[in-house]
Amino acid sequence: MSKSFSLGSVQVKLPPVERFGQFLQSRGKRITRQRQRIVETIFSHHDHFDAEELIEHLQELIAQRKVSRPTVYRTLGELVESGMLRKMVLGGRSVYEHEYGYPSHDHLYCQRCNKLIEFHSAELERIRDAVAGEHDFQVSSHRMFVTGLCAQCRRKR
Amino acid sequence: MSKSFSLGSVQVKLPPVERFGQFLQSRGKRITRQRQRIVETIFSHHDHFDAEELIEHLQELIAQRKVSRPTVYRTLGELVESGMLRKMVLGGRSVYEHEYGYPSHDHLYCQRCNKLIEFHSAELERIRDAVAGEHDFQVSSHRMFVTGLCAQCRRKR
DNA sequence: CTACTTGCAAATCATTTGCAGATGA
DNA sequence: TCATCTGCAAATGATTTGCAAGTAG
Repeated sequence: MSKSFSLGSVQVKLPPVERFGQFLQSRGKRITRQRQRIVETIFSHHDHFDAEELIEHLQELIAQRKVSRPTVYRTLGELVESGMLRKMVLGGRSVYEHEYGYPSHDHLYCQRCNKLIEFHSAELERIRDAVAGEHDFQVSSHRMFVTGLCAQCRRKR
Repeated sequence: MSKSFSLGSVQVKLPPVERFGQFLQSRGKRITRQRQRIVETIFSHHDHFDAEELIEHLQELIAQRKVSRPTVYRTLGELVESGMLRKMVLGGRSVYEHEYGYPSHDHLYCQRCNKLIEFHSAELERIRDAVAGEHDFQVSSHRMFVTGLCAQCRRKR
């Protein structure tokens, strides 16, 4: 029996915890309460976050020893491996964002207020593929990061 | 007397050490032998490098205590501030490349052999500006990073 | 002069690891 | 059962910092 399911002709995506479970099984890893709790917390709201912020959200569970700091780091790594989370480095710390269940996008980064604005451009991908083609390069993914000033910060100064 | 000079109508760029000297002066910082030696070493050949590799190149000077590890790090930071060096994070370590005296470009990164292939695309910048415009965002710079397999690695497997 | 710099040794600090006990399949 | 996990405490390792001595302007 397949783990994916559908309603009529509408493909329904698996909930993150399920999807991660598949990944774990495919690697001979185990589905543990800790990993489930961490994944649930991460995908309970769409946001960019770093390990420290995630750990804050898990405060209570950590206090009750239901989850520990090393396990959070270990699971973050597995989520990136699974392709469900995307990792980037901003000002020395690792920042994560949902890759699973969220459309691919790039960022405008305001260097004054540190805001991240998401955008998507099919044209950008077209050019990416054209350039890659010229180099006989096989694209797996890309990252476009534009630094500057957001609308608000431009006005303020 | 200006620090820039020209031959006929041809604008000649300042050598890196000079350019960095200007930057230092504009900040009330001092032009020291250490900073000069580090800048000379960095700009003596075009290449991507991390702090450790740079330190290897400075081996001799470090052994003679003409330059120290902390000063290398401090100077790298100043070079990035000055805009002469560009910093990126690759697999956990900071990698630097020349921004001064070298045309702007982006990268194709081979995830198998870790090769960095440079490319430039005016079209990419056009799209970048278009997207930024839609968000009333003022672009200061951008970084496009394409991950995948280079031509050689594609063939090998 | 004297404020900025440097080298040294020690400190940081996010992230990782060794291990013994716990647990999912 | 038993290989995989987890929490803990300790280790890492690249980068940073405090400080007394050195030096550019």
